[in-house]
Amino acid sequence: MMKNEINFSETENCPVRNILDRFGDKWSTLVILILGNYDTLRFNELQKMIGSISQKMLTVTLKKLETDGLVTRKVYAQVPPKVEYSLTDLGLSLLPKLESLVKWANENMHQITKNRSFSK
Amino acid sequence: MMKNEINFSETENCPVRNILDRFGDKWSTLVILILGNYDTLRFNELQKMIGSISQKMLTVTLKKLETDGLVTRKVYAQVPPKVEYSLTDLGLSLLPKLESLVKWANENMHQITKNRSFSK
DNA sequence: CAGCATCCCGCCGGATACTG
DNA sequence: CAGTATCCGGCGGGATGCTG
Repeated sequence: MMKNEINFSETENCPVRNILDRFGDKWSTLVILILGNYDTLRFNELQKMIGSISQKMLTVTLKKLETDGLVTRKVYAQVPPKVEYSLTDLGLSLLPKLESLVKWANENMHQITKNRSFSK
Repeated sequence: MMKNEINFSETENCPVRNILDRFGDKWSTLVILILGNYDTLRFNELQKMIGSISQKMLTVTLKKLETDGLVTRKVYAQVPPKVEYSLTDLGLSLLPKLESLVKWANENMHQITKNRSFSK
């Protein structure tokens, strides 16, 4: 009955659960996707690009991504401050997987929207 | 500077944002992954497999996935009731993308955990 | 410019009890 | 067995105001 050997059991030490918990938040994946498309962006540029994100959440999101080693933060010692963000190699290795999801989303969003409207 | 033409602007009608919002919840992706590995499962089997999910959240999650047309629900008219869930073609088309993420998670979870511990 | 601090609301999701 | 119904706490995340 089982096709592949994937273990979904208890949360700790389960990479699947751990990753899903990590990127289950509202902004992480979006930030990675954008940084993947623009190589390097300043804090303000990122914020303008996303449009609807608050300063707080962008800060929090970037900090988490930096902690996980997916994003690098480069601070220029100048006034006014300038901080540049970009993906690390680890972040870059995740990018194609997320872009694959984006591709699927673009191709199938219409169908999903239709399904939703039918079930009303 | 921009590498690909991906539009991340305002939420409505943006497939990326829409999909991320949709699967940003705690359980959806996990249910799809499991159904993808077991073809067909009953409600109870799914719940035991996930382990930590409540009846409520499994119900809610399955209902959303059914509404979006990613999962089918087959009810057997018998007592006690028997309900079987499986992926639709649409759900199956999403599966490889998610499994690609799982593969990445398995390969890189260790590194991420290490990064996290270093930044304490 | 790039944040940090604080307040506070909404809602996700857990616990529990009840049905066909 | 496969759900509903309800109650409720936690926290994700928005709004606002303040700094180096």
